[in-house]
Amino acid sequence: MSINATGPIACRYCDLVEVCRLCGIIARRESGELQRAGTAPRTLPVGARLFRAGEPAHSLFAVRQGMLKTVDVGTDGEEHVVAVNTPGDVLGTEAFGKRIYVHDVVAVQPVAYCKLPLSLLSTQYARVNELAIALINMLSRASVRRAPPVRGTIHQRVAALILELSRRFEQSGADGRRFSLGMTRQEIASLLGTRIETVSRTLQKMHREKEIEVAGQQVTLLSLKPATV
Amino acid sequence: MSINATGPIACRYCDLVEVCRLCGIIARRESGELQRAGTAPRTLPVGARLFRAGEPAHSLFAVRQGMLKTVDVGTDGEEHVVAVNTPGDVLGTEAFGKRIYVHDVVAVQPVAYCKLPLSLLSTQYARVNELAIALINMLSRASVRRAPPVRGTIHQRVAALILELSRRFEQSGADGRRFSLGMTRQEIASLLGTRIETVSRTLQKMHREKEIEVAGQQVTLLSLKPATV
DNA sequence: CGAAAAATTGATCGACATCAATCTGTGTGG
DNA sequence: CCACACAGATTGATGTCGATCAATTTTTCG
Repeated sequence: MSINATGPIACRYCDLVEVCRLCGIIARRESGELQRAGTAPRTLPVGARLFRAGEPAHSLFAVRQGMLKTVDVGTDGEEHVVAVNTPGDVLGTEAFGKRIYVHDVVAVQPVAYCKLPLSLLSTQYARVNELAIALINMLSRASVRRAPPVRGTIHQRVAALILELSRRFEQSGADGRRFSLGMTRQEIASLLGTRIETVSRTLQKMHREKEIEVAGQQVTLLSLKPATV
Repeated sequence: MSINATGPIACRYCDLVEVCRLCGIIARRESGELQRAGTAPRTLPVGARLFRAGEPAHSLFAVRQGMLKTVDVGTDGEEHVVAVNTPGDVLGTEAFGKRIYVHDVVAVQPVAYCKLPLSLLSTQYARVNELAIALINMLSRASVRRAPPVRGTIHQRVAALILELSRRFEQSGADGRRFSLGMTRQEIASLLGTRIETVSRTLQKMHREKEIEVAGQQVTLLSLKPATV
C-alpha cells in the first residue's frame, strides 16, 4: 500500500545538474531547487517506456521521482532487468556514440522526470569548455555505477540490493530505513539472476532472522546494515 | 605454448584513436598506422600493474598488444576479476570524475600500451570542441561495453567468454578461430563467478562434445559459433 | 632434474532450480 | 456489496548443477 511518499528529488542530488545548469535550463535562482524554466514537468505512468532499444536518441533523461527498470530484450522477446533507476539517475548516456538507445527503460512506479534534448548541447558552444568537462565527468561517473554484484549467494545479493536501494534513498533525502522495493519479486529475480521463489524464500528468511521486516514491497531495515555487504 | 603471435593492434582499431589524433600525439602521417611521435613505446611484463585502485589518475591508457585483467581488490585483500582487457581497449576512463583509479589493472601477458596524460587534454583548448565530442563519444561507448553476462549456466558463461574473446581478436585482425585464453583457469573462474574445477570440467566437456579444442590456454573453435550466445 | 604452480579428475554435499499447490490482495462486474 | 478472477506471493517436495574436499597428473621454470 504505502509507497515512498517523498517528493521529487532536489536538483542538487541529480547527476545531471551541472550539465543542466550549463545548458541554461535551470532558472537563475541561486538557491536553485526544483525551479526549471521552459519545460513542463513530465510524468510517466507505470508500465510506460521512457524509451526503447533501437530508437533514435534525441535526449538525456533525469529521474526526479519514482522508479524505473532498465531491461534487455533478447531476440526471443524475453526481458532481463539489468538495472533499477532511482531519483537522481541519468538515463540515455550510452546514446552519445551511436545516437541510438541500447535498452528499454520502463516505469515500475509513477515517474517524474526531466528531459534534456541533445540538440541543446550543441547550441551552447559559448560555454563548451565547461560543459564538455561537466559531461565528461558525468559519463565517467556513470561508467562506475554498475549493476549490483551478481556474485555470491542469493542471500548476499538480495542484501546487497536492499542496501544499495537504502543508500540511494538516503542520499536523495528519503527514508533509507523504510522504503518500497518498487519491483515485483519477478523483477527482482530477473535483476539478481535467480528465480521468483528463491527471492521470496530469501526475503522470508531475512525476516525470520530479524535482518529486515517485509510486507509486500515494503521493507524495513532491522539488523541489516552496510559492511555486511 | 604458442601465444597469439600477432603484432600490436593498428591504431584504427583503438577506441582512443580519435582522442589521440586530436591531441596531436599521432605523427601526421595520413596512412597513419603505429607511428607515434614523442612517446617511447611502453611495455609491461606479466604480473605488473598498469595502475592501482586509489592511485591519483594522471593518464588514460590504450592496450596495443597482450592482455590484462581488471580486478577489484576487496577489503580482505581478495581479488576479483571484473573484466579482461584486450588490444584496442581504453583503460582509466572512470578516473575523469574523481581523478582516482577505481580498479587494479594487471598484465596477464606481456603488454604493449599507449599512455595519454590527462594534462594533454587541457592544453588542447584550441580544438576543444572536436576533442570534447570525441571524448564524450568514447566514454559513452565504454559505458556499454560491460562485463560478460554472469547469468545462465556455467556452460553458457564459458561459451560467451570464448566467443567474446574470439570476436575481439577477429576485430583487431588476429585469428578469431584459434587463440589463447591468456588467463589461468583461476582467473577465468573469478571472472565468471565460479570455481577453478568447474571451469576445467566445463572446458573438457566442451572438448568432448566437439564444440572446441582445448590445450592449456590454447583454444580452437569447432562447432561453437555466435548466436549460440 | 626437481620443485612449485596449474590443471585435471573423482566423490560427496548443499544451494538453488524446478514443479506444483495454496494463499493473499486487488480490481471488476453482477 | 459480494463473488469471482487474476496476478503476485508464499510454501512444500524433489532433483540437479556447481561447490567443496581431496588426490593425482601435467606443465612451467629455476
